[in-house]
Amino acid sequence: MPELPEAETIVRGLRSTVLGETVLRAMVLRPDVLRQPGPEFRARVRGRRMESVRRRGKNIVVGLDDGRALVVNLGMTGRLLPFRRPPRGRARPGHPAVRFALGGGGALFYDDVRRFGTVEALDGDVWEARSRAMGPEPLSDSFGARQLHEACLRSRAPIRSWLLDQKRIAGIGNIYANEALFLAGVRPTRAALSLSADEAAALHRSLKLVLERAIEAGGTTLRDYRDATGAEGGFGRNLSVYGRVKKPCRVCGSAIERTVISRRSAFLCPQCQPDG
DNA sequence: AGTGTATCCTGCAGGC
DNA sequence: TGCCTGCAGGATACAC
Repeated sequence: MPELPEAETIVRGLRSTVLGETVLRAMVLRPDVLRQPGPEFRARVRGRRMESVRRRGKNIVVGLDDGRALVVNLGMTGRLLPFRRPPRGRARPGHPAVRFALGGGGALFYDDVRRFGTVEALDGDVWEARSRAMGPEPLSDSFGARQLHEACLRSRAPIRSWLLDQKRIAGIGNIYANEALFLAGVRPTRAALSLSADEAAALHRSLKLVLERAIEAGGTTLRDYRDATGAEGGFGRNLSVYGRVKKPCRVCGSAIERTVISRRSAFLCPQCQPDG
């Protein structure tokens, strides 16, 4: 998806558009994006005011006025698109899955080409329990370098796979895992427990840096991602390795290589990210 | 217990 | 042009 910086950008956009609005009703066009019966979902959001918009990892969490939460995970191609007036013609989303009619006459669409994303209306305690099962927020002060190193020591998994596990750190996806590993000079195939304390500290710094810079740029658009205003993210031009196979490393000029870890692409500079 | 694999779904790019 | 293969910001139910 949309990883942490993209979710954060969308949350900020939703705060200035739909925050405080009331959901008149929800129309479920593609029930497979829900994880509960359609009638239950519709009943839980009907008439509710949206009191807060937050992010947890890659999840967008809209707090409702009865203590429940509307939780959206964008999967690979999900979008949350607010409109002041019901869109007509070309402005209409291409793959609408859920449409929320809003009190002010506007609408909020959940649009998703591949429908790997999910939309749920959860009791507050259910959401809290799920949130507690996720790892720390990488941009919070509670995420420390020493803690990262100690957690790594408990796993033989390749560090790239380790970073994608939401139970370990919340919000890291394939783009920023690869980018942070490049900045830290750590090869993505390295076993997590092989990282030295210095390497873990470098990775800790790199994760924060790349996520902060990506948020500043409004996220990364490869193809599908758009923010709440429909705009693309600007971080793509800052990518060091992701999607840059055979292109020169921006640091040393070596050709960037692509390999596969757990059926997903990993990108690396053979010079800047040495083996072992 | 912890890891890797296969699967969900659609669209697009590249090769022939 | 058209067909075919592979690939894509993710998560999860399985099998070892």
